[in-house]
Amino acid sequence: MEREVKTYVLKRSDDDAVPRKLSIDYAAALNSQQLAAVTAGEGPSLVIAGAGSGKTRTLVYRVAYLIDSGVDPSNILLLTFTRKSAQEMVQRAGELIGARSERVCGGTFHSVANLLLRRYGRSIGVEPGFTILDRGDAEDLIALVRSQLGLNEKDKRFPRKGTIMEMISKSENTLRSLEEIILDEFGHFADHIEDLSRLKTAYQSAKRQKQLLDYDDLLVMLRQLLLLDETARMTISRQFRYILVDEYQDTNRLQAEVVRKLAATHNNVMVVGDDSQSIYAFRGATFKNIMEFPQLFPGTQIYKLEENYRSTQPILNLANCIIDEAAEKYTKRLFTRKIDGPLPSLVEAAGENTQSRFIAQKILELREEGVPLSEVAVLFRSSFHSFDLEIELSRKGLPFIKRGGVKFIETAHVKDLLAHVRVIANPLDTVSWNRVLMLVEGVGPKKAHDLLAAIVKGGQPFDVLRGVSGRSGQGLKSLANTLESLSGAEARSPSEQVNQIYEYYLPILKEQYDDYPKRTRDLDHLHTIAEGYPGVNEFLADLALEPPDGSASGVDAPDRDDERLVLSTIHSAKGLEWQAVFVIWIVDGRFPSVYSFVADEDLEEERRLFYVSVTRAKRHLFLTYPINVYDKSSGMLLSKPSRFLDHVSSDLLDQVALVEEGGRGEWGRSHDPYY
DNA sequence: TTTCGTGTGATTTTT
DNA sequence: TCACACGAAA
Repeated sequence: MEREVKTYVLKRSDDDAVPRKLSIDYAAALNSQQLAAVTAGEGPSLVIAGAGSGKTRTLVYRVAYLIDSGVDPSNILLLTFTRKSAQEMVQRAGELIGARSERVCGGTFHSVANLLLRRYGRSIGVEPGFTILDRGDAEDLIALVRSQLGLNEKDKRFPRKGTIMEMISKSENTLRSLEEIILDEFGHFADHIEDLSRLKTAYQSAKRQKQLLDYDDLLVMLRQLLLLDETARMTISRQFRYILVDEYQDTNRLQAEVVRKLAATHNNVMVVGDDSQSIYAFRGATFKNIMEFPQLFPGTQIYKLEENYRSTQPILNLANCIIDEAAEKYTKRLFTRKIDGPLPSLVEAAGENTQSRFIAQKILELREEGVPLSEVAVLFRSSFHSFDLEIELSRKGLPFIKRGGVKFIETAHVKDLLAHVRVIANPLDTVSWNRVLMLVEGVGPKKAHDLLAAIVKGGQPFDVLRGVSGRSGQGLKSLANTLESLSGAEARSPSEQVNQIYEYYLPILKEQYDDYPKRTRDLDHLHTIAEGYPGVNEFLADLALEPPDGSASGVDAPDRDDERLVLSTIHSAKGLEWQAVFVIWIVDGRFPSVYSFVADEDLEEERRLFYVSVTRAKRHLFLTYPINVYDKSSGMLLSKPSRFLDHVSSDLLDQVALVEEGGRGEWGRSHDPYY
């Protein structure tokens, strides 16, 4: 009889100079294209990864491979589009390689910039306690500055705060001058170029003074830091010796610049992306980044991933056909080994509600066939496109969560409450001060402005507030007391702060909104979130950088999390996949939207967006379009399917017409507002 | 100076 | 339909 051989494990020593045996069989887990990318050597590399080609898998294995071959995890920087996807990748790498992976630094450009600036920003005048302005706050500050400059005379048509913000943001993100942007894209405001430049300068210096950074500043300042502070630059680039960038097609010039600076000393940078899925041009992103990467980093190795593991061949045929029409791209052709599957359906509905009813019914049917709700998604161009469907789904008792659209964090009452927290954290934050003061009965723009001036000058905010007599005196005293009880002792936890402010704020909330019960629930939710944070600064920064999605509506059934279908804008669906996908409102004028008809490049972007939506589906794909819908904004009667389907041959799609049971007509449903 | 009401005008996608 | 900006009354 053979004796059983016992094994004894020899531990690895860390200073092992000889290349050690890798612990994972990479060749078995990956296809040859993926393997090549994963095991790429040092130096710049570009991975062109088609939809569903295992891009995430490749990145995860790349991280594991680097660690496996002796790289210290804390030397790896993983830049992704959302923080969630960074965490997911790190976690999956951990399953391969062990908990070591947790020391990988991962996150969005903005969140990494946030961390680095808080640590090293002092040298360029960024104090570690700075406050991050979200889009709304930034616009409020613009409005404030605008009125200070007296730029709101009524005779001239001056752009609104949102438009101004858009202009400035675009100029920052594309590294172009404001004048250029205005002449190029906002031609009708060309008369105001001088005023707008003044406004921009004033806005910038207001932020600087008050230690406020908007989203763009996070990147701008990081670039600044890398440019001006040699010591910080060396420290940072010594720390991040391997840089991985996901979704590179959606980076803008500014981000590309930051990557180049970060990698300047070692060139160990791998970017991954798909030019056909570039859908963030409105935010300054340009797929040219990915096209020009090899020029920016000479010696770039290019890898292409073309085998699709997600979808069936019929779905890919349609996808390929749509993107074939695109003007400019890296040529690649997706293929799959999943040959068989149902043809995608193109469904014509007599009106919006018919479309909704079709979807609800079909979802129930799919569930009968064994497709769980969690494997179903409904995608759309703009978030309001799902309103009618949401009602229909609730009526049928189908639970869903909605992604994209108005964020819970952006609702007025949540911003109100947070403004108080922020004032305590950064007493110079005049945007939040303004918000807080204006809530007090009897305080308007003038008094708020005066008080602010006194606070900035005089130092002791609470004394200033208590010194006021008259109509607003009582309210301001109460505000001062609340804030004072929370400041000073910095140990107050975020949840405690939220709690106290809630008590102070509740009467104001009731006064202001009739629907306050709904809103108090949001505030309860905020409190729950706050409980997860030990420190106020992390709490505030996280909230600004990675807002929890979904407003409180539609979150009615929190019990079985995986038993809900997803409603999502296409943008928010990036990188995700489902067994069954519905893309609704495939009507010319909605998708592509009328706004994109003017410029070719806008239309191209819509096409890529359509491509992204179609390639989310693993097996079942339904494209639906209502007809005879009157569009108020354009005055058009929408009745033709999207022009992106014009060149799709009819044998790639199942065309379906909906028939009412018993012959009841759609016109009978008079509650349909579009009808 | 604040607040409230009316009119206008524009209207996506998000860190 | 909604938000924003402006004008009039308290």
